[in-house]
Amino acid sequence: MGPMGSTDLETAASDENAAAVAHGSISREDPRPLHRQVHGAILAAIEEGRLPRSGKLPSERELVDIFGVSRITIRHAMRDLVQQGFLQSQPGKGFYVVEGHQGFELHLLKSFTNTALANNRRPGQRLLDARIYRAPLEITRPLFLPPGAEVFVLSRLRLLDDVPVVIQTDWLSAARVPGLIDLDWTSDNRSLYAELRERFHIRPVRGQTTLSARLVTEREADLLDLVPPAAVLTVDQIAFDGRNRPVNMTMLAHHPERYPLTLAQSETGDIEQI
Amino acid sequence: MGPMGSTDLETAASDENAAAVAHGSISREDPRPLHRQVHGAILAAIEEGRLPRSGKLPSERELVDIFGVSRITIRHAMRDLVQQGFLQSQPGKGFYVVEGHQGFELHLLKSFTNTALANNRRPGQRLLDARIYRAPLEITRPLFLPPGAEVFVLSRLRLLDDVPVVIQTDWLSAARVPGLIDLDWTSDNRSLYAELRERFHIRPVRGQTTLSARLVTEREADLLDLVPPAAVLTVDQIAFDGRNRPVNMTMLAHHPERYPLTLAQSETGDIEQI
DNA sequence: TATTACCACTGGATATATCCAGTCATGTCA
DNA sequence: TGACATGACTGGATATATCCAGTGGTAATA
Repeated sequence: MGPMGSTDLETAASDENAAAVAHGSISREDPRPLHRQVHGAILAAIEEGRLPRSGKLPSERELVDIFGVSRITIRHAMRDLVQQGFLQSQPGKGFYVVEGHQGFELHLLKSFTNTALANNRRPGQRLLDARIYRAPLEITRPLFLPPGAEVFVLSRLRLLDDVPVVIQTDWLSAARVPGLIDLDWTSDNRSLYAELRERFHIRPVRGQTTLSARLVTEREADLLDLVPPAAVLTVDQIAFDGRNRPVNMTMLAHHPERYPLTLAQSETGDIEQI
Repeated sequence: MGPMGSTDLETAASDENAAAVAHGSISREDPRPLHRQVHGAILAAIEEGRLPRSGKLPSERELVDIFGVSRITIRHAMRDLVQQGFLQSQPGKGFYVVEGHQGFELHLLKSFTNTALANNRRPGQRLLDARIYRAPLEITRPLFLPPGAEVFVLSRLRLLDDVPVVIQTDWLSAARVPGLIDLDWTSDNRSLYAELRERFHIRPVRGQTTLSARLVTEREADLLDLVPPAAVLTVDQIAFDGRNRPVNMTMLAHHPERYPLTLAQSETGDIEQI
């Protein structure tokens, strides 16, 4: 309906956006929480371009009618979308689609494979190393493993549309993931996180990440088409499962131009004095 | 009181934690939202060590009694704390304090000054450049300014406990922040964001950030005590205010060892198929 | 003694209900 | 004509209420 003073044009646009959002509606049979379904529906509308750039979303109360859920559920979904940088809220006015939300999101805790597909890019990989060995303290300690414990190391060159973009090395407790080393890691769509989930029911839910930079090694430069001296963006992460046990340690070396990281931020109310 | 089977010891510990959290309670007179006050109270208890490492928090329903607010308000605060990496939730069990939540958080949208103080470090700065000039397109376009618009550029070497850690360069529309150039930017605790807020009532609420790496220039190497060839972590950000107008563009060059970025992550439910 | 059934408790999800402070078009009044 | 009051609408905050699926201790049972 829009505010009392709406012109016909504005009302029409509003209805159009409402239809765009409602597109793939939600279902009570779907095991996912309602707020996730709403989140997905709105995100799909944005990413498939059904909502115009800088478009205004239907109001929360309209969305309640469109989706047939309570306002709390709508707000939960909207809060996530704002937090992820897809939407922006303007109190008293409405929610607006944020433009220029592009680039490679920090894909930690998500698999490279997933992130690539979400960006409509074709993920690929080349196996560099896959073996089990007795790891040094720098590796075993962060994983809460006893000194000398056997560790499965998996090193891969990651490609996007056949272009090398990042070198990824993972360490996992060998005892916890038996048989993982026997898989065909040369396969283009073999995802470590998918295997962990499906074979071992291990799901990382939390991560501690450190971002920095360093010079490339000669081997890395060769793999990433860089000419030394050159810099790489490094991302080191330890992931934990729901029971707070370390799952894996990941070290990434990013090609600075081909695979920078982008990040959307929105304040949570923390910006205080001083 | 804790679960029916609690031992005396556990009950005592639980009561202790409850007392620790309740410490600086909340007030209806405080203009801040209740969930922010709860958030702050729990965060203070964690950071001041009143909650033991890996300590278990009182349950949501206990916190309802402790703070005298509804469960929704408690959950709102808890969700933020989980999202920020301070807490971890274990359904069926409770909330636990996350260990090893340290390092320099991504301080985008927050001032360097703030972040430093929050880490109990002494922030400092050395003015490198402060002038108004007609900026090239690479600067004016992201700020939605017409070509040839006058831009205020502020370049500073940032110090932590007198050690140079990052070079920060900011660009702002000169017309929007008249007089900003006349301030004494050599002062150690002069904060750009504080001045924006207090003098012009401008508050960035959203940011689009790109992280990458590159080689240091000679001048930067000199300022950061690096020896070329060396790499720096770069952080480029455009900040927007509540009305979606660009506020400033910031470019940071981080010393890779002295000022890496750390980031806590927790899944929001996005980790899906494939 | 080992196993199992029970049950209190936990976080998670959701509905319904107010109240508030902004925003903005409209229409009235000086 | 221009300033102003009105009122519909917005997101934000909060309270109270259920229901659910895990978790883990206790007590009954084999």
